[in-house]
Amino acid sequence: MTRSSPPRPIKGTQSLYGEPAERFHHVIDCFDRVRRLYGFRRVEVPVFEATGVFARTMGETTDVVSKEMWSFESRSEGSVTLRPEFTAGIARAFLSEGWQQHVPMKVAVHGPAFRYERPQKGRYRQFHQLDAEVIGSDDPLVDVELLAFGAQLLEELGIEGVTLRLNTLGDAQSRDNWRAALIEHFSAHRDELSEDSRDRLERNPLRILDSKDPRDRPFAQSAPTMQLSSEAEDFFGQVRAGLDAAGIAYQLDPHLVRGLDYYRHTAFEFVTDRLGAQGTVLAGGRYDGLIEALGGPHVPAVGWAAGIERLAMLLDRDVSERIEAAILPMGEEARLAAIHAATRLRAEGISAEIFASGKLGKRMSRADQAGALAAIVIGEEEVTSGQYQYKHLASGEQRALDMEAIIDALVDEAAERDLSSFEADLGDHD
RNA sequence: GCGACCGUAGCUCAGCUGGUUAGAGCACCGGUUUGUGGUACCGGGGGUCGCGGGUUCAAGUCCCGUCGGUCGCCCCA
Repeated sequence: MTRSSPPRPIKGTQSLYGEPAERFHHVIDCFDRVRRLYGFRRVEVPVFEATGVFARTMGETTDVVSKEMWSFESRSEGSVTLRPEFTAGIARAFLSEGWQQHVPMKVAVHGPAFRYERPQKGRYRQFHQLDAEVIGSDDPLVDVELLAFGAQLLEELGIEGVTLRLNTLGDAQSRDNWRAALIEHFSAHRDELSEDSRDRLERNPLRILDSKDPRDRPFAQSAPTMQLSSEAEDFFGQVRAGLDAAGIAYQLDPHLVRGLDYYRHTAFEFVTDRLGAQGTVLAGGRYDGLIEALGGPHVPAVGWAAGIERLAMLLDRDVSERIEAAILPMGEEARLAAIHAATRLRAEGISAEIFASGKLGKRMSRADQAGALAAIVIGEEEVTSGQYQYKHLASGEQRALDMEAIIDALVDEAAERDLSSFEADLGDHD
């Protein structure tokens, strides 16, 4: 029989173990903690939807629909698409599940999302997002709260060197006028633009503003700026005043744009220079026109999303998990005593792992690698006496103690270690 | 979809202008120390040099193809 070659992972997917997996979940844990501070409720939506849910919200940008979505034919449902983001699915649920009754609705989710594109740094085909949305409010205070949520998340993760870029896209009227003015401006210099930008002039003229091509820069610099209506001006003013009141620093960036028509007012991105070409770490904005684009009523909304992998890459703090107690049973007699001891420790909230095989020295070093505070050695003598060898690994000190004393010692040790790592975290925030 | 670079041990990589038994560090296992870790010393297992073809007396090294990876462009909802 010929041996078949082992299966390969699908391009752009990843499997994590150990420290990388712990960083990944640290991001999620932190998100979930901060979410509660802001009163965002949990929500769950399907991993896939009818293709139309995503295609309709994409408007005319056919490149994305044809090239970037991960779609396939279902036996009974026609074309379905793995979610490329959360917003469209949440909006669909808002309409089909009767969630209008909960307005204004503050929700948060996290989970996998899929885009069929070429993987590169911080960009995968299956990736994972944190997502926060507020549906059904046109109050600029909500924009401020949402931004504050994002800012505090990054702060608590201890990610440094991130700046918030902020812009307004105005209301529908000022946006349309601006778009027309930009087309006029760039058309006048059509032949001097890069090939890509000539193409963008047809499909997505706003994108020329943040073109990387040096040939486009002079024209981007001299492009007309948006003339805001007084209402739009007022809205943006309230967002900025709110950010100041919340103590959140930002940089105005008039070139920060969104191609799709349903975006209004606030647009923002938290960016870092530490991730190469994929520097956006958390981004969002107000999408007052999206629910209408899905065939619903006019419902204003604002939200953001952040890539978990990117955030995990930026963590410089050590977040590896450490066990508290390592139990080392020597010989047949001790195995049941070890199970009993582990049960008691865990019932007290102390993490415990049994290392039952190998030489004692080997087990000691495994206990050490697992980050154990103490090793508990149980052999024949210990089983009969009920006095176990309790070895504090950092100091090397060893004593014979009964289970009660061991529990007391470990509770104290664990509390002390938790406190010192908490203080280390605080230190990172300076 | 386009471009550049890279594929050698489980991991990170060295291997100069082709030359005979393909190396190092880390990890793993064993010993110095039959029930005591982090350090040190000694030893050990492990490699179709991604795959296929070509050039050559000789290919890990050069050429072509192919598969895979990385980074960038496009796109970024």
